[in-house]
Amino acid sequence: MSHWLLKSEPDVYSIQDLKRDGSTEWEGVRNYQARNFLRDQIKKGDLVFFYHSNSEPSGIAGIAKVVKEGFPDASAWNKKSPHYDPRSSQEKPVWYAVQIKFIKAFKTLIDLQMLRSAAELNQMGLLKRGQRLSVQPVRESEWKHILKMTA
DNA sequence: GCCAACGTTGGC
DNA sequence: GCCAACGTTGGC
Repeated sequence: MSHWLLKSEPDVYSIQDLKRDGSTEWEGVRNYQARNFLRDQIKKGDLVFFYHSNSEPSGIAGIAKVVKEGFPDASAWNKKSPHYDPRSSQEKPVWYAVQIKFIKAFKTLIDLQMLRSAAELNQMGLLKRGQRLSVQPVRESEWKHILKMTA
């Protein structure tokens, strides 16, 4: 099993929204590197950190589980969607999504400052300057360390 | 709201 | 294929 980190702006969709909905399609990713993770590497049963970006503060807000792996992102061929992309079609999809379900919301968010202060996490893409990928792999050791920080 | 970093677009 | 211009991300 692999671990991942998914970024969302809580103003748009937060961990509380996921708790309310139970599960959701993680769609709208329009970056090829992130697309490749969604399409090729994220598997059913994988666990993901749900990260709140562009937030006060930003940080890891909870955990979700992948319940359906890589499938074509239908929002790409929905003209009314803000993520509409005419290059993608049902016959030749360009973008992919996964479905995730709510597992837990942390009592207190693990904010960026806390993450940065942990030497064990300094290899995380999330903490690297200029790293903007909205879907990132998380190493096993990092996953465990972050879980300890929630205790 | 600012702006650095990065990805994409399009003229040449 | 280069690269300037532009748009987006996301911390601060």
